Amino acid sequence: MIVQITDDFDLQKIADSGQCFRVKAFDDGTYRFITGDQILYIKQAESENYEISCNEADWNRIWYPYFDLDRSYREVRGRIGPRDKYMLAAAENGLGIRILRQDPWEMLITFIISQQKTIPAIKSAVETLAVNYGTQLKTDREELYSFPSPQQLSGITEEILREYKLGYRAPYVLDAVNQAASGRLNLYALASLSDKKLFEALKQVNGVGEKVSNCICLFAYGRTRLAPVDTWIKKVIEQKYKGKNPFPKYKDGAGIMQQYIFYYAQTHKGEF
DNA sequence: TATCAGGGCCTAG
DNA sequence: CTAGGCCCTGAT
Repeated sequence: MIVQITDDFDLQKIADSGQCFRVKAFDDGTYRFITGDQILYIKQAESENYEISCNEADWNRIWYPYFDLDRSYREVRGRIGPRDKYMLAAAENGLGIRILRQDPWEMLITFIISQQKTIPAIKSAVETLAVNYGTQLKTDREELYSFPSPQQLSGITEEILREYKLGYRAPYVLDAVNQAASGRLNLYALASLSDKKLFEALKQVNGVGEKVSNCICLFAYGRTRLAPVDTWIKKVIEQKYKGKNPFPKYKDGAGIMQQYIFYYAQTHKGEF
């Protein structure tokens, strides 16, 4: 079926914005997203119209919130002051990016793995977990695997994780699996917490520090007041903002601005 | 082939 | 609060 999306929306930029690691782009312009055992194929038809593979009920229930379509990114971009040339350029460059509301468990494990890795390395590690421990799913286009649940991962060992090139992150992942599988950690119950309490709760997991916790808050729980500071953002703050973090003043647009800047830095490496 | 840095975190001091 | 260590990969 066809859906109309009138706000900022660019599939290529969403896929390459560094927040999702299992999106697949096909040669015909179709993008495949997966969350839990739900799969969406989506392709821009013309201007604001998109061809989607799911029915209207699933679009409204799963994918509309997944793409954060209730929020006007146009309005958020409008908050950038005329003096902030760098932010204006980044937002223009990243126009169409959205903050995805992804699965908390997948984001927890993914961002624990992400530390000191490049994006391609993160993708391959996550894919390895899915292929070996996830559920096989079949569509008319491909066979793929869901991201494994805590139960599906519960038999995994540190040795196996190290074979998957997780290195020193292996015990971190193991700790998260054990906490989640045993029920001591219930990520879905944390959704009702305030930003600050959620941020602190996630940090209780071994291997989750400030940056990773912020990423999970933003990319799984939609906490757009939080803006993770990684090595790229840190450089930009130092070189473009005299060491003063520019994001908090955007309130619930902070995480979106952070993502524009991250994508801008990624696509303009070396020419800050 | 060698070197460096990558969507950091933990521990020791 | 800072310094050092950590596993390995991708980029140059």
